[in-house]
Amino acid sequence: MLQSKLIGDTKKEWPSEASIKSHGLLIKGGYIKQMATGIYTLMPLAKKVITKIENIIREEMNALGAQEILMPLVATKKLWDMSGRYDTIGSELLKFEDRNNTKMVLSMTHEEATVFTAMNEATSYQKYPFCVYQIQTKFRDEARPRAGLIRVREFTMKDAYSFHTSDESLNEEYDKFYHAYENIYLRAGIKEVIAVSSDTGMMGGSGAHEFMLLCDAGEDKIVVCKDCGYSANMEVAYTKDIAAATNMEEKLEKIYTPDIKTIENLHDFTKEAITHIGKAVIYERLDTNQTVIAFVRADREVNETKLRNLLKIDDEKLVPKKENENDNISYGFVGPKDLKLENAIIIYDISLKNEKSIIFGANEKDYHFKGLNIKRDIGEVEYLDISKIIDTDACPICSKHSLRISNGIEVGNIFKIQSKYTKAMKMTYLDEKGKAKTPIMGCYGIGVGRLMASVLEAKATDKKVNWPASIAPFDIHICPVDYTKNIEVKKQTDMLYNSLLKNGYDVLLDDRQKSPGVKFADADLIGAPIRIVVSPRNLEENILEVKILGIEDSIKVKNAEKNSEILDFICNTRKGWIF
RNA sequence: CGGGGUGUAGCGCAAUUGGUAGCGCGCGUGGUUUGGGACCAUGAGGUUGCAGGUUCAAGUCCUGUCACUCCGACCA
Repeated sequence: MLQSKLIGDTKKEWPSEASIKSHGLLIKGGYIKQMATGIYTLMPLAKKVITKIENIIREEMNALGAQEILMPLVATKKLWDMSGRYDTIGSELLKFEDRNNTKMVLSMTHEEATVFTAMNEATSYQKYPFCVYQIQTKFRDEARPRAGLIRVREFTMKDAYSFHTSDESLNEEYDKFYHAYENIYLRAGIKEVIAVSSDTGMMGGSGAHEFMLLCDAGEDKIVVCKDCGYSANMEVAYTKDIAAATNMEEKLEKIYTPDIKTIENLHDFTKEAITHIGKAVIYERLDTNQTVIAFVRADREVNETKLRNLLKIDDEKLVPKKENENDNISYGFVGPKDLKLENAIIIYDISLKNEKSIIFGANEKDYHFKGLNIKRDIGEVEYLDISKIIDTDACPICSKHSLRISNGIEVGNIFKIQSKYTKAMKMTYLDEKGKAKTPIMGCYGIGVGRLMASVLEAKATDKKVNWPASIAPFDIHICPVDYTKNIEVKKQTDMLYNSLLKNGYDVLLDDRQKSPGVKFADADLIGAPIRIVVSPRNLEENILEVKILGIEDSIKVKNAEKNSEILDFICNTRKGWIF
């Protein structure tokens, strides 16, 4: 197409609100335009990239036998009541009413809709296993959208749902998806994406992986073992055993610590290492109104996801406890010994398991215990894994101290959700013996816009998008110098443009009356993998100058009769590329 | 939900003690240029987020409201 007609102007300045590469480049390059918080229009360039990504996903889904469907964005309260999620999900689920005052929602995911869809279409075991998917809009009323397309409220997602009559069948499908996802990331140009074990969260189920692109802009924390390859989301990462900081037993002693409430102050006051101090992190369960006290060694932090999973409660039901005069809690001086609290849940983290002597609050204002030995002074307690892993911990698989913690962007996930929704919605099929059974499910998601942004995080620089050829908005970008005035340049350019189009390439011709600098800078933001420069200088030598993605120097190709040489050159160049 | 910040031309920003809105980029026109964001001339573009209030006079002061943004919480 002609660049003079392209809607979505490039900006000369870096957008002030953008702190990460993908966000800045997408705005600077005229790819996206914001309409409201977390809601964006995809301009032509972005739409082209997105379409290519969608087609890669579509091909991979079709290849594993999934059937494409399209479910509506709007659903009724009634549907979401069938799973109980209308009430259990917080304000991320956007609720509204239609003209008849019927309660409606904008779907944030489609488990309910899919089960509803499949319910009476698969009443015989002979239909199973089967899998449906869609590439469709989701709306999640995120508390805080950020980072351009990385976290938005309205977005396109590929969501697939498989139905099975046995665990073996589900596991088989799960593996197929695992490999299909690897293919998708490879073809989209970010083969460095890794799969990590993850929390199943509110989706429920028995197993889950997230596909993560490790990069600084990511919102998730990923633990990877450099030796054995163990990898997990920080939320579920664990270690087998935490070595004791001290093995020396000491006698229990109550010490006066006036107004010393924080770990830092206690460390300064006692001159004891942080690892010799224990802390109490206090939460409140909103569902039972119980106080939850987590004891953990002071050098470690509570992993709230692990804690929630342990207590089997929803995210919003566990909150940090606010200090309250009537609590009978000596805030700042809480410890396991002499703790007088009724109806509280007390949890000891494994980081305390091997400690022989540790400082803890004495549950009395201005006093701590020194030399506390939990086994001796409290008795036998159960130690549970509720703390965040740290990079000096031993790998739970190979036991080596080779863990590394990185940021990652979640570019896909796969879950075994088992029968959570089929059961709740009473979906059944008849088995060989005519007996009614509940099918089990897997579900598999990829955020398309986030994937596009992630590719930029992985490949782009602050000035160049460097799209992989498979998803670049154009195959070829022709940048003529002095196109509007130099008759010979225009003639040769038009001839080239037409013959490339005739050969099926998606070509962008920069026909604007702009200086070469502007054209090249814009070309870097558009990122076609092949750029051809036509200029008076080159025509004098009877050549065309070709710049190939990833190759520093440009290549000179003879400007031959009917563009035969350049067509061959392009065809050969593209032969080794992944699409 | 907690804490900060900002709303003035398409974008980035300025406007002194309250005195009737300007600069750069971009855009239109004419011309000179043409290998990494050229130059000259000329022009268009605004209900200063919105609604009240104070004042002879409000972008500026007051009240309310809406939106956007950053940090944190949350994130199936």
